[in-house]
Amino acid sequence: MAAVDLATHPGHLARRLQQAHYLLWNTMVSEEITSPQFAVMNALVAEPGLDQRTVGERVGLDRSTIAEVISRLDRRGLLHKVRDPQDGRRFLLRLTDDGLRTHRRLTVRTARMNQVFLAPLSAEEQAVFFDLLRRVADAAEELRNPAEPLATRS
Amino acid sequence: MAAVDLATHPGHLARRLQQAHYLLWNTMVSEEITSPQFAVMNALVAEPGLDQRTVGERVGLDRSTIAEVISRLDRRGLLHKVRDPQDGRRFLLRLTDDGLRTHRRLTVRTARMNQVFLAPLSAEEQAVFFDLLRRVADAAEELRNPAEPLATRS
DNA sequence: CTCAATTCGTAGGTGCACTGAACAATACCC
DNA sequence: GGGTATTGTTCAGTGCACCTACGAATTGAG
Repeated sequence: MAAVDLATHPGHLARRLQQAHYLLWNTMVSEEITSPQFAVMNALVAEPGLDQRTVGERVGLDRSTIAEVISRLDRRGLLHKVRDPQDGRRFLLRLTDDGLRTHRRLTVRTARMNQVFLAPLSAEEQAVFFDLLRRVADAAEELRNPAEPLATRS
Repeated sequence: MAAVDLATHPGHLARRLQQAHYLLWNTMVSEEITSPQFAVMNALVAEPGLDQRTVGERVGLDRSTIAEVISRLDRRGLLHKVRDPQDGRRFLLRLTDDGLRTHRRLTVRTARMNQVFLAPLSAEEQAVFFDLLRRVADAAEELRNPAEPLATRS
């Protein structure tokens, strides 16, 4: 009997958390637009004209995944890609009017959803929750992308 | 300019957390066996002879997903499924010797990985982290499965 | 200015995760 | 005992997420 208690495994809890969020999103925000799609649209609201790779960097998705997400948004007419005349390798991305409207509509709903999602925690606990979540995620990301230490003036 | 700060969206953070975990798992635990696969094996160590649906319930996966995970474990000879002679609808699942060995080996590594994963937090913070994570996930799951109120002795 | 290295995007492959529909075996009601 | 409902598994479809490899464009070294 060497079984482990999964409730003490942060990875397992992270998966369950994301699942829970997925379901809530689906019922409270949108059945069409997914959370990663919203994240991409949001990045383009903040900085119109980004290229794919940079958008991926902003929202934390790799090149392959971001390509698929974008192609879906493109197919639905929420965004358009134009070849960069300055650099023929990349596409410049911009939301369409429809995309902007959709983003605005969903922004309201995500706020409501976040309230419900975090309802079991008090205000202080929510702040702590964000802090811990962010620190763990950032640290793990650091392990992946060694991120040049400030003094890399070798 | 109606862009939102994704760092205040728990769903986004949950996704990043899971991604970070995925990468760490891949480098520190196994490139063959994934975290959900380990969860299934762990459930079968704790309770040998479960059927698919129940395993899914234990680890938090739906019917379709659990079927795929199990078929992969089966294909690799880590587990075998036998039709239940008592109930021809279900399969009884049991780890093979190879499966048991693999589970034991990975258990050690996951413990090491969890330490690294949680290293940025102090011991008290880790406890709080687990508590908050679990409460949010449980509450959201509750919304989905209304869960009969205690007095269902109709 | 030319060739090699880098960078952006695409394509193919694996695996997780959900939905809805189909199918077979069992359980329940009359 | 026969018909209906429920339950366990599978199948088809969509979407996220990673990796490796490849082609096309750009940059940089000589």
